[in-house]
Amino acid sequence: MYDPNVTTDTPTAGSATQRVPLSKERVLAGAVELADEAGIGGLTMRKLAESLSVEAMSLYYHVANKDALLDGVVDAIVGEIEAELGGFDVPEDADWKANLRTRILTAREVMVRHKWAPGLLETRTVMSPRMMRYFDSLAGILREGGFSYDLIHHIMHALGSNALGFNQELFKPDNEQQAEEDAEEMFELMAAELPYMTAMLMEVAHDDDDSTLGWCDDQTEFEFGLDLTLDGIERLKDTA
Amino acid sequence: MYDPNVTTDTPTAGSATQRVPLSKERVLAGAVELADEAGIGGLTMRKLAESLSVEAMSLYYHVANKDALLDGVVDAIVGEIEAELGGFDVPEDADWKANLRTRILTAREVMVRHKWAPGLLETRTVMSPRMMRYFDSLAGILREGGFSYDLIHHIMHALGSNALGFNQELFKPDNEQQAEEDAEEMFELMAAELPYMTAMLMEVAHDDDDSTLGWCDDQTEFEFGLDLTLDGIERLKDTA
DNA sequence: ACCTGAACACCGTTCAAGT
DNA sequence: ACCTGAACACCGTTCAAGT
Repeated sequence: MYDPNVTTDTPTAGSATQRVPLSKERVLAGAVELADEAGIGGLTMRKLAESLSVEAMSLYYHVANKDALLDGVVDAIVGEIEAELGGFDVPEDADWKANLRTRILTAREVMVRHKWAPGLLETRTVMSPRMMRYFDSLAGILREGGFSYDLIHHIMHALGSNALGFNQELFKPDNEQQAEEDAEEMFELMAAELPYMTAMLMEVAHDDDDSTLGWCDDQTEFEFGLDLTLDGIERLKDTA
Repeated sequence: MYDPNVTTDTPTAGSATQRVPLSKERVLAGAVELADEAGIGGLTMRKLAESLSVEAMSLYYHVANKDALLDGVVDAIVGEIEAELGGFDVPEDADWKANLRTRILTAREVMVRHKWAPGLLETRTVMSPRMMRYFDSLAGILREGGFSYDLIHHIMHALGSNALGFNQELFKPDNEQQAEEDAEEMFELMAAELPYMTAMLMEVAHDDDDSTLGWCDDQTEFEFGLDLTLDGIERLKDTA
């Protein structure tokens, strides 16, 4: 197993293993990696320390506390978006709709890579400078597209989490197994209590072979909602 | 202090205090009350037990574990929405837009009463029967309004958390004090790094006396976004 | 049927101490 | 400058036991 604390390329001395000192960057990168593997619930100070081959308390030299760690993790995620976009510069052309759309779908790619990220983002209360720059670039795209700042302000609120490439998928089981069971429970209740949902399920689910679930393609649904909002925004502009 | 475990109205016997036994309902009601007072982070099994004048382990007789408790709390919240609406029956008239709007704004009233509820809802992965009936009623309103089930399905996804009366207010500090400090930090970065946000702030915030914050009226912004979506839905129908 | 006490494994974090 | 060890307060939860 690769241990990042041990450098094998000690140039002169014999076999003396040498420590690569921790850094805030290495701590945050380790936290992202651990969350990818173990979920956000598996990201604890103690386990993170272990994954970095260090004692738990060493982390506190690089990070004030767990809250600061999580803020840093969010910032790292935004950093991935920035890298993917090649920076947050506002494009020259005035096609705000296409620019906004690709920017948001790029953010979504990062969210899909780190499925725990949306849930974490929702818990944060402060915005990092890098995240501010991301939102500034969204505002810039709209501004260069000819919107008033008053409208831009409302639009940013209306976009909500869509701005970062996810929407509130209420009650999405991460466990396919359990989802199946829940669906069967649901069917029992259905006929009498849930007439509309039953009818909807029967009509919509037919062309998907793997049973009742998997009938919602996340990406398709996200883009549907996003385009609905973008079209609404376009209309707003025409009106105003 | 009022202790719900002690009945003062013992009809016959002298002063023998008598226990009102716990019940799932009392546990859930206590949990909602505790969350209202102490936030969702303050809702622990041990503190909940204490607030009910009972030992922590007693709760496990009425509730399988904390996860089940939280599911029950969510169900109780949906119960408040149902009570507020006088049931989930789908209205007779076909004004889907007005019906959907008032239904969602009613749900929002409950969310505003329990500010921790949106955050909790986001963490749940299973839907209670009562919540299914809520969503069934939304589907019903749209169906009676003449939408195809295929469209209804997409619309429900697009509504996302709006369906329950909240949207993903990213990075909303609950602490006004800290918010003020953050805003000042932001200002320092602004001029150079955040040109569009700076401009937006200067233009939009002028008519609000209490400085830079408080310039976002949650209710107004929510209704703006909701109406944007509802208008988009209306257009979808006309097109299809 | 309903509640309790002691105990376990696991958290985040402080503080004084090591190199 | 960077890391550690022991200790504290707080979790959720099990299990056997009480009434």
